[in-house]
Amino acid sequence: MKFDDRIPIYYQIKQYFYQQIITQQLQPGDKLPGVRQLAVDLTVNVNTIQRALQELITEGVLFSKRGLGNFVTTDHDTIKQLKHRVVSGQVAWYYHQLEKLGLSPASMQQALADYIEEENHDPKS
Amino acid sequence: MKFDDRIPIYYQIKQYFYQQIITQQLQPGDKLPGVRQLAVDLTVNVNTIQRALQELITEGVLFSKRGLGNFVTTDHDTIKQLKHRVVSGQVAWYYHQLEKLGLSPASMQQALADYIEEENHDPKS
DNA sequence: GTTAGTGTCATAGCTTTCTATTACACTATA
DNA sequence: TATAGTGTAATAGAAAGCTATGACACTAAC
Repeated sequence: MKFDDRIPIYYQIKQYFYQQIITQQLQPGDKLPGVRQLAVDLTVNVNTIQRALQELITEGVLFSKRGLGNFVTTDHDTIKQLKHRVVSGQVAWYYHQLEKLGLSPASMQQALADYIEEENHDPKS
Repeated sequence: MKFDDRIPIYYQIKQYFYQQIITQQLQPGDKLPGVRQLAVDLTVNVNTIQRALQELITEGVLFSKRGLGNFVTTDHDTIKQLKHRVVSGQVAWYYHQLEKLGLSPASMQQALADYIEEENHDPKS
Protein backbone atom coordinates (compact mmCIF):
# COMPACT_ATOMS: atom_id res chain seq x y z
CA MET A 1 0.00 0.00 0.00
CA LYS A 2 1.14 3.51 -0.81
CA PHE A 3 1.47 5.99 2.02
CA ASP A 4 1.83 9.74 2.21
CA ASP A 5 5.11 10.17 4.05
CA ARG A 6 3.95 13.46 5.57
CA ILE A 7 1.37 11.65 7.72
CA PRO A 8 1.94 8.84 10.25
CA ILE A 9 1.31 5.43 8.70
CA TYR A 10 -0.82 4.20 11.59
CA TYR A 11 -3.10 7.17 11.00
CA GLN A 12 -3.45 6.40 7.30
CA ILE A 13 -4.26 2.81 8.15
CA LYS A 14 -7.09 4.03 10.35
CA GLN A 15 -8.44 6.02 7.41
CA TYR A 16 -8.16 2.91 5.27
CA PHE A 17 -10.37 0.93 7.62
CA TYR A 18 -12.83 3.79 7.86
CA GLN A 19 -13.14 3.62 4.08
CA GLN A 20 -13.51 -0.13 4.05
CA ILE A 21 -16.31 0.01 6.60
CA ILE A 22 -18.09 3.03 5.18
CA THR A 23 -18.13 1.52 1.70
CA GLN A 24 -19.33 -1.77 3.19
CA GLN A 25 -16.38 -3.69 1.86
CA LEU A 26 -16.16 -4.60 5.53
CA GLN A 27 -19.57 -5.22 7.04
CA PRO A 28 -20.80 -5.33 10.64
CA GLY A 29 -19.48 -8.44 12.36
CA ASP A 30 -16.95 -9.22 9.62
CA LYS A 31 -13.64 -10.68 10.74
CA LEU A 32 -10.55 -8.79 9.65
CA PRO A 33 -7.52 -10.60 8.27
CA GLY A 34 -5.05 -11.55 10.99
CA VAL A 35 -2.66 -8.85 12.14
CA ARG A 36 0.29 -10.67 10.61
CA GLN A 37 -1.50 -10.96 7.30
CA LEU A 38 -2.49 -7.29 7.39
CA ALA A 39 1.13 -6.41 8.05
CA VAL A 40 2.09 -8.23 4.86
CA ASP A 41 -0.81 -6.86 2.80
CA LEU A 42 -0.18 -3.25 3.82
CA THR A 43 3.61 -3.71 3.87
CA VAL A 44 4.12 -2.43 7.38
CA ASN A 45 5.15 -3.87 10.71
CA VAL A 46 2.72 -5.73 12.96
CA ASN A 47 3.19 -3.13 15.68
CA THR A 48 2.06 -0.40 13.32
CA ILE A 49 -1.05 -2.38 12.41
CA GLN A 50 -1.64 -2.96 16.08
CA ARG A 51 -1.44 0.72 16.91
CA ALA A 52 -4.05 1.56 14.28
CA LEU A 53 -6.36 -1.27 15.34
CA GLN A 54 -6.01 -0.39 19.00
CA GLU A 55 -7.30 3.11 18.35
CA LEU A 56 -10.18 1.79 16.26
CA ILE A 57 -11.07 -0.55 19.10
CA THR A 58 -10.99 2.34 21.57
CA GLU A 59 -13.31 4.26 19.26
CA GLY A 60 -15.72 1.32 19.25
CA VAL A 61 -15.42 0.78 15.52
CA LEU A 62 -13.78 -2.63 15.96
CA PHE A 63 -13.71 -5.16 18.75
CA SER A 64 -11.18 -7.83 19.49
CA LYS A 65 -11.54 -11.41 20.62
CA ARG A 66 -8.24 -12.67 21.90
CA GLY A 67 -7.19 -15.82 20.14
CA LEU A 68 -9.89 -15.35 17.52
CA GLY A 69 -9.33 -12.10 15.67
CA ASN A 70 -10.53 -8.55 15.18
CA PHE A 71 -14.06 -7.80 14.06
CA VAL A 72 -16.14 -4.90 12.79
CA THR A 73 -18.64 -3.63 15.34
CA THR A 74 -22.19 -4.93 14.95
CA ASP A 75 -23.59 -1.66 16.21
CA HIS A 76 -25.09 -0.12 13.10
CA ASP A 77 -25.52 3.20 14.83
CA THR A 78 -21.80 3.45 15.48
CA ILE A 79 -21.16 2.85 11.80
CA LYS A 80 -23.74 5.41 10.79
CA GLN A 81 -22.11 7.98 13.04
CA LEU A 82 -18.68 7.04 11.69
CA LYS A 83 -19.78 7.70 8.16
CA HIS A 84 -21.23 11.05 9.09
CA ARG A 85 -18.15 12.02 11.08
CA VAL A 86 -15.68 11.13 8.34
CA VAL A 87 -17.61 12.68 5.47
CA SER A 88 -18.40 15.86 7.39
CA GLY A 89 -14.79 16.13 8.41
CA GLN A 90 -13.66 16.02 4.81
CA VAL A 91 -16.14 18.62 3.68
CA ALA A 92 -15.31 20.98 6.52
CA TRP A 93 -11.60 20.59 5.83
CA TYR A 94 -12.07 21.36 2.17
CA TYR A 95 -14.22 24.38 2.89
CA HIS A 96 -11.81 25.92 5.35
CA GLN A 97 -8.74 25.29 3.26
CA LEU A 98 -10.25 27.08 0.29
CA GLU A 99 -11.62 29.78 2.55
CA LYS A 100 -8.08 30.49 3.73
CA LEU A 101 -7.09 30.78 0.08
CA GLY A 102 -9.63 33.55 -0.34
CA LEU A 103 -12.27 31.65 -2.32
CA SER A 104 -15.95 32.46 -1.89
CA PRO A 105 -18.40 29.59 -1.35
CA ALA A 106 -19.56 30.05 -4.94
CA SER A 107 -15.99 29.77 -6.19
CA MET A 108 -15.51 26.59 -4.20
CA GLN A 109 -18.53 25.01 -5.79
CA GLN A 110 -17.41 26.16 -9.21
CA ALA A 111 -13.93 24.75 -8.68
CA LEU A 112 -15.38 21.40 -7.73
CA ALA A 113 -17.78 21.42 -10.67
CA ASP A 114 -14.90 22.21 -13.02
CA TYR A 115 -12.83 19.38 -11.63
CA ILE A 116 -15.67 16.89 -12.01
CA GLU A 117 -16.09 18.09 -15.57
CA GLU A 118 -12.43 17.36 -16.28
CA GLU A 119 -12.58 13.93 -14.68
CA ASN A 120 -15.31 13.00 -17.12
CA HIS A 121 -13.43 13.68 -20.33
CA ASP A 122 -14.18 10.22 -21.66
CA PRO A 123 -11.08 8.07 -21.33
CA LYS A 124 -12.26 5.86 -24.24
CA SER A 125 -11.14 5.56 -27.88
CA MET B 1 0.30 29.62 15.51
CA LYS B 2 -1.61 26.37 15.81
CA PHE B 3 -0.25 23.31 14.05
CA ASP B 4 -1.68 19.92 13.19
CA ASP B 5 0.69 17.54 14.93
CA ARG B 6 0.11 14.86 12.30
CA ILE B 7 1.90 16.96 9.66
CA PRO B 8 5.47 18.33 9.76
CA ILE B 9 5.52 21.94 10.97
CA TYR B 10 7.83 23.11 8.20
CA TYR B 11 5.29 21.81 5.72
CA GLN B 12 2.45 23.71 7.37
CA ILE B 13 4.56 26.85 7.35
CA LYS B 14 4.98 26.48 3.60
CA GLN B 15 1.20 26.28 3.25
CA TYR B 16 0.91 29.39 5.40
CA PHE B 17 3.11 31.39 3.04
CA TYR B 18 1.25 30.03 0.04
CA GLN B 19 -1.91 31.42 1.58
CA GLN B 20 -0.34 34.76 2.39
CA ILE B 21 0.87 35.16 -1.17
CA ILE B 22 -2.24 33.86 -2.90
CA THR B 23 -4.48 36.15 -0.86
CA GLN B 24 -2.08 39.02 -1.58
CA GLN B 25 -1.42 39.69 2.07
CA LEU B 26 2.14 39.28 0.81
CA GLN B 27 2.63 40.93 -2.56
CA PRO B 28 5.31 40.52 -5.22
CA GLY B 29 8.59 42.04 -4.01
CA ASP B 30 7.43 42.33 -0.40
CA LYS B 31 10.03 41.72 2.27
CA LEU B 32 9.20 39.02 4.80
CA PRO B 33 9.80 39.55 8.51
CA GLY B 34 13.27 38.41 9.58
CA VAL B 35 13.71 34.72 10.25
CA ARG B 36 14.18 35.36 13.97
CA GLN B 37 11.00 37.40 14.09
CA LEU B 38 9.10 34.74 12.15
CA ALA B 39 10.33 32.16 14.62
CA VAL B 40 8.79 34.20 17.44
CA ASP B 41 5.56 34.96 15.56
CA LEU B 42 4.95 31.36 14.55
CA THR B 43 6.34 29.98 17.83
CA VAL B 44 8.85 27.65 16.25
CA ASN B 45 12.61 27.40 15.98
CA VAL B 46 14.61 29.41 13.46
CA ASN B 47 15.83 26.20 11.82
CA THR B 48 12.26 25.13 11.18
CA ILE B 49 11.47 28.49 9.58
CA GLN B 50 14.63 28.15 7.56
CA ARG B 51 13.68 24.74 6.24
CA ALA B 52 10.31 26.02 5.04
CA LEU B 53 11.79 29.14 3.45
CA GLN B 54 14.55 27.17 1.79
CA GLU B 55 12.02 25.01 -0.01
CA LEU B 56 9.99 28.04 -1.06
CA ILE B 57 13.17 29.60 -2.45
CA THR B 58 13.94 26.41 -4.36
CA GLU B 59 10.43 26.53 -5.80
CA GLY B 60 11.03 30.09 -6.94
CA VAL B 61 8.25 31.52 -4.80
CA LEU B 62 10.67 33.50 -2.64
CA PHE B 63 14.19 34.76 -3.14
CA SER B 64 16.80 35.63 -0.58
CA LYS B 65 19.26 38.47 -0.35
CA ARG B 66 21.93 37.64 2.17
CA GLY B 67 22.20 40.34 4.80
CA LEU B 68 18.96 41.93 3.63
CA GLY B 69 16.11 39.50 3.99
CA ASN B 70 13.72 37.20 2.18
CA PHE B 71 11.36 38.51 -0.48
CA VAL B 72 8.34 37.39 -2.46
CA THR B 73 9.14 36.75 -6.11
CA THR B 74 8.32 39.56 -8.49
CA ASP B 75 7.45 37.08 -11.22
CA HIS B 76 3.68 37.40 -11.49
CA ASP B 77 3.49 34.30 -13.62
CA THR B 78 5.07 32.20 -10.89
CA ILE B 79 2.45 33.48 -8.47
CA LYS B 80 -0.35 32.81 -10.89
CA GLN B 81 0.88 29.24 -11.34
CA LEU B 82 1.21 28.85 -7.58
CA LYS B 83 -2.40 29.82 -7.05
CA HIS B 84 -3.56 27.39 -9.68
CA ARG B 85 -1.38 24.60 -8.32
CA VAL B 86 -2.52 25.02 -4.73
CA VAL B 87 -6.22 25.40 -5.45
CA SER B 88 -6.28 22.53 -7.94
CA GLY B 89 -4.45 20.37 -5.47
CA GLN B 90 -7.07 20.98 -2.82
CA VAL B 91 -9.94 20.24 -5.15
CA ALA B 92 -8.36 17.05 -6.43
CA TRP B 93 -7.65 15.92 -2.90
CA TYR B 94 -11.21 16.53 -1.82
CA TYR B 95 -12.62 14.74 -4.83
CA HIS B 96 -10.52 11.63 -4.39
CA GLN B 97 -11.04 11.40 -0.66
CA LEU B 98 -14.80 11.43 -1.07
CA GLU B 99 -14.56 9.12 -4.05
CA LYS B 100 -12.81 6.58 -1.82
CA LEU B 101 -15.71 6.95 0.62
CA GLY B 102 -18.09 5.90 -2.11
CA LEU B 103 -19.69 9.26 -2.88
CA SER B 104 -20.80 10.11 -6.40
CA PRO B 105 -19.81 13.49 -7.88
CA ALA B 106 -23.38 14.66 -7.34
CA SER B 107 -23.20 13.65 -3.67
CA MET B 108 -19.93 15.53 -3.27
CA GLN B 109 -21.48 18.71 -4.61
CA GLN B 110 -24.52 18.23 -2.43
CA ALA B 111 -22.38 17.67 0.66
CA LEU B 112 -20.51 20.89 -0.03
CA ALA B 113 -23.71 22.81 -0.67
CA ASP B 114 -25.17 21.52 2.60
CA TYR B 115 -22.09 22.56 4.50
CA ILE B 116 -22.15 26.05 3.03
CA GLU B 117 -25.80 26.25 3.98
CA GLU B 118 -24.96 25.41 7.59
CA GLU B 119 -22.12 27.90 7.73
CA ASN B 120 -24.56 30.64 6.82
CA HIS B 121 -27.02 30.14 9.65
CA ASP B 122 -26.77 33.77 10.69
CA PRO B 123 -24.65 33.99 13.82
CA LYS B 124 -26.34 37.29 14.79
CA SER B 125 -28.85 38.20 17.51
C1' DG C 1 35.73 50.65 11.43
C1' DT C 2 31.99 49.51 14.47
C1' DT C 3 27.47 48.17 15.13
C1' DA C 4 22.92 46.37 14.29
C1' DG C 5 20.15 43.68 11.44
C1' DT C 6 19.94 40.22 8.38
C1' DG C 7 20.54 35.18 6.23
C1' DT C 8 23.11 30.68 6.76
C1' DC C 9 25.05 26.75 8.90
C1' DA C 10 26.39 23.09 12.23
C1' DT C 11 26.04 20.50 16.40
C1' DA C 12 23.84 17.99 20.10
C1' DG C 13 19.82 16.25 22.29
C1' DC C 14 14.91 15.14 22.57
C1' DT C 15 10.54 12.99 20.83
C1' DT C 16 7.70 10.40 17.72
C1' DT C 17 7.16 6.95 14.42
C1' DC C 18 8.40 2.77 12.43
C1' DT C 19 10.87 -1.52 12.22
C1' DA C 20 12.69 -6.09 13.66
C1' DT C 21 12.50 -9.49 16.84
C1' DT C 22 11.07 -12.24 20.53
C1' DA C 23 7.99 -13.76 23.75
C1' DC C 24 3.59 -14.66 25.89
C1' DA C 25 -1.65 -15.59 26.16
C1' DC C 26 -5.84 -17.35 24.42
C1' DT C 27 -8.98 -20.40 21.25
C1' DA C 28 -10.25 -24.19 18.49
C1' DT C 29 -9.41 -28.55 16.91
C1' DA C 30 -7.17 -32.81 15.75
C1' DT D 1 -2.54 -32.60 25.22
C1' DA D 2 -0.31 -30.97 21.30
C1' DT D 3 -0.52 -27.78 17.52
C1' DA D 4 -1.80 -24.00 14.59
C1' DG D 5 -3.83 -19.65 14.38
C1' DT D 6 -4.90 -15.78 16.63
C1' DG D 7 -4.16 -11.15 19.60
C1' DT D 8 -0.88 -8.70 22.84
C1' DA D 9 3.26 -6.89 24.59
C1' DA D 10 8.12 -5.48 25.32
C1' DT D 11 12.63 -4.39 23.81
C1' DA D 12 16.17 -2.17 20.99
C1' DG D 13 17.55 0.43 17.13
C1' DA D 14 16.91 3.56 13.04
C1' DA D 15 15.07 7.72 10.90
C1' DA D 16 12.68 12.13 10.75
C1' DG D 17 11.44 16.35 12.78
C1' DC D 18 12.04 19.91 16.14
C1' DT D 19 14.56 22.52 19.54
C1' DA D 20 18.35 25.16 21.66
C1' DT D 21 22.47 27.20 20.96
C1' DG D 22 26.40 29.15 19.02
C1' DA D 23 28.94 30.68 15.21
C1' DC D 24 29.81 32.81 10.74
C1' DA D 25 28.84 35.95 6.56
C1' DC D 26 26.89 39.80 4.41
C1' DT D 27 24.68 44.69 4.18
C1' DA D 28 23.62 49.24 5.58
C1' DA D 29 24.24 53.06 8.42
C1' DC D 30 26.47 55.54 11.83
